[in-house]
Amino acid sequence: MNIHSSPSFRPLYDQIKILITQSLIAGEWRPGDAIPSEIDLAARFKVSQGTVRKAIDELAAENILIRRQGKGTFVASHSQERASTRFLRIARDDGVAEYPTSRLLSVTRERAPEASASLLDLRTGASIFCIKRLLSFEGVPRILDEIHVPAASFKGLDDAMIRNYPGSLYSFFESHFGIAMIRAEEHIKAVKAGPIEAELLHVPQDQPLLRVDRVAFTYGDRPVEWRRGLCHTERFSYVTEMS
Amino acid sequence: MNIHSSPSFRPLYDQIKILITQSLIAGEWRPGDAIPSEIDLAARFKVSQGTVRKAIDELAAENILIRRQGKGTFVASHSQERASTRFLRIARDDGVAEYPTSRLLSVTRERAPEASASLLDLRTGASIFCIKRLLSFEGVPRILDEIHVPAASFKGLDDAMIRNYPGSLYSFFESHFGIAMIRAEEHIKAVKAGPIEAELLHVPQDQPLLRVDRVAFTYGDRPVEWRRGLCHTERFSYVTEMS
DNA sequence: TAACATATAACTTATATAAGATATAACACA
DNA sequence: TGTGTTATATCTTATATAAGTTATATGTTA
Repeated sequence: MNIHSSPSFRPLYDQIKILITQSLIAGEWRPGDAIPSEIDLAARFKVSQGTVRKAIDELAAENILIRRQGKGTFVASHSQERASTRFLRIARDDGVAEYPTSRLLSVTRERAPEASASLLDLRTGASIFCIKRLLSFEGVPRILDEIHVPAASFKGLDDAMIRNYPGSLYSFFESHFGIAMIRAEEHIKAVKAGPIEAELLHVPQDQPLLRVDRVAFTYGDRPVEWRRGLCHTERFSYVTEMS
Repeated sequence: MNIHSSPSFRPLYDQIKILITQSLIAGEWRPGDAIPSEIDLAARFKVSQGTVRKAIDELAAENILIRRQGKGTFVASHSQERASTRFLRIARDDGVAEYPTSRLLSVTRERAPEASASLLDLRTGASIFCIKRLLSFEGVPRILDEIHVPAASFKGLDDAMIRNYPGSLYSFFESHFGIAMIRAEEHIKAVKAGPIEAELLHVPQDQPLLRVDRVAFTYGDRPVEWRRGLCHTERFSYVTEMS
């Protein structure tokens, strides 16, 4: 009988992964920061450089860290060029890259409905912020978003803060609330446009729309955002890959 | 100036990856087979075991190989339990796992239309097989598929062969034609059901449907299948994840 | 003896450490 | 401006141990 027989056995590199994740949760290193070098981390955790390397390899594969040869290893941030399209899967059919512009419709404080509350691990009725916005490509409205985040994690969020922020919403969440989105699950359906959506998206009622429901997670797989996007997919598609 | 400065420089493990892929293309190891052990491959390629290991690690991360501790490393196959849902992203909203049944509608030989030909690297008008089928969950039709594959790569394919085959279509392609699908790209839109789809899917005309266009690739990133699926997403969703 | 259980050996991948060479980037300094 | 230094990640090899799988040998028992 040795420690490896124990049911709670985890390889060293996995324990290092957890320790690094805990430092990310604690905010010791924030998005965009460089983390210590592999050798420094090895000394700190009392393991070999190779073991730290394997832990970082996996975190880099999950897009939580980013390695740059010669420079160091950095905490992934949504305030980076490459990140702009990381969670935006709607793209032009002709392949031309284009980033949408956002028109903020409303920011309200509400009681969480059952649907989003359960997915965010909140009690139904817990306080949330509800953000509504309209994304346009080439000035043409394409996506109507409704976004729910727990008020407790986003204290002080308001309309003006978002309106004045130049970058993406996730970049905003990072810089103002220290919450980095690292993973998301989406459920997609085809639905008919109702009267409100039809008007905002400039489409006839009953127009088929993509309904994209998302739950996004931060470090430690903690769900912190629910959103529903309604997308008019004329000349645009939701693009994904599998292997 | 050394070889590492050369523009064509590739790390050793990457070259090993290519060599392994070439053996897969050549059919030296077929889906389901065990490949030689890391030590044997290291001897064969005249590199260290660690380098072979890194190459296999990456191929395993791409779901091309599968490692099984104590047993060996195997070529991924669609004729495996775990593979059944690998390329099927439509799932019940309540999360209950369920595999659809298939009704084959037709298998015809046709001239490739421009759309699928260009995506499959064929001339427009090249000979293809066109497979139409209807997938049902709990006996309820949900997905209408139209599938194009190059006739040159699927010689002798016909109606009866598919009908008599017990497993999935990709499993069938593997066992009868030695073509393994390892990756796919999908473009998704919301569209209205036309008269034909409406009847087959038991929905009213103009019902919103998910239209999922796929190109699937085999070893060496060679495109070998185009398909269009029309999905009725009542109580079902297209599920995906991102990070 | 035949059937079954157990121990052992030989194989596999998985984990961990160490060491040296190379590529890339930033910076100091001539 | 350019050149060398330094610090970083990257690549490659080597070695050792751990752990999972399978076949075979060796018992033990009916």
